[in-house]
Amino acid sequence: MYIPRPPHNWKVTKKQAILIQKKFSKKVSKVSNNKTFKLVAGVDAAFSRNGQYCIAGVVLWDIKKKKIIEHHTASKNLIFPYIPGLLTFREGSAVIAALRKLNMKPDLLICDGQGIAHQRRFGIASHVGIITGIPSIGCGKSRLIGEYKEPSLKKGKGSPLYFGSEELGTVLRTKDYVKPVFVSIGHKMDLRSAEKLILQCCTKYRLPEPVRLADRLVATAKKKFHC
DNA sequence: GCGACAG
DNA sequence: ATCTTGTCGC
Repeated sequence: MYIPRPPHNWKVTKKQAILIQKKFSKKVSKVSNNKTFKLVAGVDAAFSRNGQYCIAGVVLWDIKKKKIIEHHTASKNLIFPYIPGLLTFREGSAVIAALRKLNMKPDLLICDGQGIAHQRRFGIASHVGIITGIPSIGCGKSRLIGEYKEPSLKKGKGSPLYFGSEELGTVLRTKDYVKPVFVSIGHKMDLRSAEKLILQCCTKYRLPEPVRLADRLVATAKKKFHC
């Protein structure tokens, strides 16, 4: 699929990265336009053992048929350190490269990480959503910011993630008795729809199928990097 | 200054 | 994220 060149450089300093996030966070849309989300792309990343490369993977998933349509990986040199809140500048370029390899355009992107449940309301899901223009959801495995009460133990139960009085997302139980995930709006999305979509994609495991499969994909690709 | 801190 | 084996529990 065609993805325009990002409106900023990936090779930036820490201060520039923060300014970029502040600038583009203003463009995030918390409204869902598309009513039909048929093709869902799950995105994840891994790193080579020597820590030199970032390997991103994307799995295009038919939400109705529960089948993989396509899958691709892309690797990039790591040029940015891991700093909480600036994850995007570490994985972003590889993720976009992997998405460019898709033949079909996804209706939705689910990223491994936060959307607006972020210091500057611009986590990786929001960032990728803004660059691609595709609706996106952040589905993190742990908390970045915000407070919450533990959700009930049954699948489908959720508890709001708050930053003061601001609702940033939902701590959602996607499997009985299993640690919940952190769901937040990425872009062109509303929280209720995001929760429903994540639950729809969680068939048998904690993570949404497209994301879980992308995770496996990059784990395999990583082994082929002998460094 | 201290502690927290997506992947 | 990554380094790593077995093991307890729904």
